[in-house]
Amino acid sequence: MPADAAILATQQPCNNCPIRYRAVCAHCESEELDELEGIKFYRRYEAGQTIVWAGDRMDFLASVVAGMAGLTQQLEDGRTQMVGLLLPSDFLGRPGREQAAYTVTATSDLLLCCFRRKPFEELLRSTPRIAGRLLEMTLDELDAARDWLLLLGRKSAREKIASLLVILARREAALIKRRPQGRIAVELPLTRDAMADYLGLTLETVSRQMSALKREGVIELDGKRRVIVPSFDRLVLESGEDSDGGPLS
Amino acid sequence: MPADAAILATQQPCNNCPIRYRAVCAHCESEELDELEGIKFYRRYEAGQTIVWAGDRMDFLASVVAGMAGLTQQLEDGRTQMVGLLLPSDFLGRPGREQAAYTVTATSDLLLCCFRRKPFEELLRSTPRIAGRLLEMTLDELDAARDWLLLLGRKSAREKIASLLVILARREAALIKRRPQGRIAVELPLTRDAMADYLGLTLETVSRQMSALKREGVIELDGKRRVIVPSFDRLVLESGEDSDGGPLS
DNA sequence: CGTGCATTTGATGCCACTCAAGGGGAGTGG
DNA sequence: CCACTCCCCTTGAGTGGCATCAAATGCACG
Repeated sequence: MPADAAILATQQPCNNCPIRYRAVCAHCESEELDELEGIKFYRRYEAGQTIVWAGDRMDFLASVVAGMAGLTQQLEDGRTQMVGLLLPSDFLGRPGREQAAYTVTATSDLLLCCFRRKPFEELLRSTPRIAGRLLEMTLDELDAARDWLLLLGRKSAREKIASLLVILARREAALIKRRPQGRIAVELPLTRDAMADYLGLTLETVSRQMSALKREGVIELDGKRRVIVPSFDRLVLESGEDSDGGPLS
Repeated sequence: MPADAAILATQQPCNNCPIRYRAVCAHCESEELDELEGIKFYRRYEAGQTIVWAGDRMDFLASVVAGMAGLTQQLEDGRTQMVGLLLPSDFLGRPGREQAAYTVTATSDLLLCCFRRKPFEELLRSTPRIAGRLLEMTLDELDAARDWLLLLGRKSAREKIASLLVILARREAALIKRRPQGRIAVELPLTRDAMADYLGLTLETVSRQMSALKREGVIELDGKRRVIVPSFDRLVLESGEDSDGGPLS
């Protein structure tokens, strides 16, 4: 664990937490929440910081409260693939396994709500509502990973970029229970390099395709890390998907 | 559901089931097993048959007892990506969701141990040992999907083929709690086309790379669907991985 | 105003795709 | 027993999309 990760005291009450109804605690009643409250603490990371290295012991589990992190895998010759995006409400860590399987890096400034491992695992055993929610979230993550398989295996560079923007827009909108539509802005809390790692491309190709999409009016750039999408439908079209994104869940 | 899927009566006892200690029922005590036994029935599919189409209602959940199936996703223009391999002991279907998210096809002759949805979901609520095992298996699947992301995003065609063979060899060996080593044989219950769908390649590329690996002595072919691997270590080397495959779990 | 980093843009090459033709084995029917 | 067919697989030639190598640009910060 990096020494410079700021550890904050437990002080934010769960009640007005921005991820209260989407995170692992979503289904909890107030007394279960009290138990969680007792074992939680906050940690803050800066963009670029590594939270754990693959293979390291990890003595806490956590929910992402704000910001973004990436799970990364590597081949020994250095080729890198991001294998998971952690956005607000996503869960970090695996109960029952102390060794981290992936390197986790903050791609933007990040706030985690952490739970000490042992007490959390105990809660998991005693609280079906938490265990059930975790299963639900894990199944959703599996679905997301499978969509990503389709992207990596079969989509063109252009479609990959468009798909990433669609996903980020949908996740951002989901937090406020809306569906993206019309003209929208999308935060891009990633460097071009991180985008490339996520999309299975090189950073040059990412840059070129971003330029192409901009040239053709599919997107507009507001700085490097903010994208304006004049027509969300057009973007979805470019992503190669037919579906409308399914239920709001 | 295809009309020609053979439905067999419940007759096989769970006790000497080949997947008794790896499937969703792995942790069950005998009385829990009795409950499962009461809601289970067997179904047999032939190679090539589709078990469910994406979007169809699915009124059962199941464990793969023998054979192999694939989860498949498609873009509207027909590009196809397999997003999951179901091998013996793997679980099929998602509790709490009746609509299948993916098309499921038997890639070889297949035997499923099916559970009616409603009673199974009830058991899941009342039996932490089953729910816990399902969470564990889902997390494992997520790990497998993430390894697959690395493969699709960053590996060469040659490495992809080698990786697939490594995975099949490991899964085959895991059923008998061994670790593949030295000279081994690997069953390949897939057409070249299905391999291509899984690896994000074309069938021509699969065929060419198989030929290349054969030419160079990494593999020998015994018919089209059986591969002899003279040196498993060599194969792992070709797959681009460094690791030894982790614990036997 | 210089330094450093992220990003963009350009030139070239290669790996895997596409299109096309041919081979081999299993099953069927004469 | 052989001819025919179908399906799966192999092999070949040519192309194109993305990677690689290289250099320039923009922007933040001291």
